[in-house]
Amino acid sequence: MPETRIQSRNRAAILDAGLEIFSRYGFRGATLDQIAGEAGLSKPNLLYYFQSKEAIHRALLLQLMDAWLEPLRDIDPAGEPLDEMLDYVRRKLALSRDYPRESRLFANEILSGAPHIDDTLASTLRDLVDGAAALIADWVAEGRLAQVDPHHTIMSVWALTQHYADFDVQVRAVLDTDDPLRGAEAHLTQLFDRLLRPGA
Amino acid sequence: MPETRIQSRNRAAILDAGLEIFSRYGFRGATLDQIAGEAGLSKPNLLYYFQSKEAIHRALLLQLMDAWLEPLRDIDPAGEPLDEMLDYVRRKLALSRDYPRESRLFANEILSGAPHIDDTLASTLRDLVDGAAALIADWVAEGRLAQVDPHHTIMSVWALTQHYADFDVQVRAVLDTDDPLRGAEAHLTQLFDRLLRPGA
DNA sequence: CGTGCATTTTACCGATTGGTCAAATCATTG
DNA sequence: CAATGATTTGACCAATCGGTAAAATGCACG
Repeated sequence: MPETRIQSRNRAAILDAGLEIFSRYGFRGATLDQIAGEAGLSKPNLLYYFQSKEAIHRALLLQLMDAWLEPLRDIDPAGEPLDEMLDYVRRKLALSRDYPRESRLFANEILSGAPHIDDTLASTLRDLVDGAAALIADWVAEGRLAQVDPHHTIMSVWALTQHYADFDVQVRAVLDTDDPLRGAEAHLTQLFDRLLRPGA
Repeated sequence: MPETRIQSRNRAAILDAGLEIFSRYGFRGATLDQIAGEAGLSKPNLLYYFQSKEAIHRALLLQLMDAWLEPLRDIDPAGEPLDEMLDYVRRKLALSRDYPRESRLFANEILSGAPHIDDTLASTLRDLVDGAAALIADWVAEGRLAQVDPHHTIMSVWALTQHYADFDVQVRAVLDTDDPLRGAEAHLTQLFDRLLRPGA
């Protein structure tokens, strides 16, 4: 039996509401009543579509991880190293701009010790990072990127791009601008260009 | 009436326990029972020393903000610009290394929209940042630092140093090392050196 | 129409939440 | 020692937590 219109609509509404609430208060801080209210449904109706609070959270985390790692997968080994890296930074920043709630959901999960991320997910993450790090190491060895630690470089991209989404409130308070992401792209491009551009 | 030995001991134990729990679960996710258990006191005994759950949280946030901004205050306008900036990065990273719970507490507060940080605190923060940014701008104008956006540069220091504390689990999973902070200092020094060192 | 299934609601459950209160205990000082 | 204030505890509260059961409703289709 395929999913009916009403099913997909409500499931989507619940996931969207869950994203809103979980990303703001974390798993433990979020309540089903809040999520139900945000979704415009009653609490028992929520639990008609998802077996438990954790099931909603798990579904969100799963669909997140895939999208989150996509920019890393899109680095082209055959491309021009510096361009590939700068494009990677821009793609990751775009993700932070377009999906700040997903970013905060992930941040909350990590902050609380990643209790809902199992070993499979963790090793997938590590394999992907190790692959990209190996690629960067090759580029460095060929002299097509400046000398850097590949793993720390990837971590830096994550730290900086994610910061603009996760610390939105802080960024706005300190920068006093309506669109902090605009200046961010120029700044981050400059930063990683100077870090990675091979010496003359 | 001065604070007795037993008072200061229990107050300290409560604040330490609160830091542990709040930093892991956020304000809403933390419970007084958890904090009481961690502090080795009964829940009513907690509330003998602090009026409410929020009072504990507020006390923690207050003592945190001061320590957190100290490295920024310690930048010496009379010093050598690049050295001052790199020292600032190292001081901030040391804070992340030595006080990861404070860092996570702050991150949790910002993630949930900073509901407990009032206007006074926010403007203090902004004034300090604006002051440091003005100093950096001067140094850039004098040609003693490379062309950068001062505000975004400060934000980058925060993002990178804080990341190593807040995302400890992720950092360890990806880097596979016991002491991720060791490599971090070398990497961040290199990164900010290349970003800020004035061109030849 | 009416039958059957999907959907929603009302009422409720035991456990836990932040917090209170008065009684009990402890420690200090005269 | 006695007394006095500081500290701690157990019992308890209303509200809220995640979740359940069953009845009520909506809806598609013969």
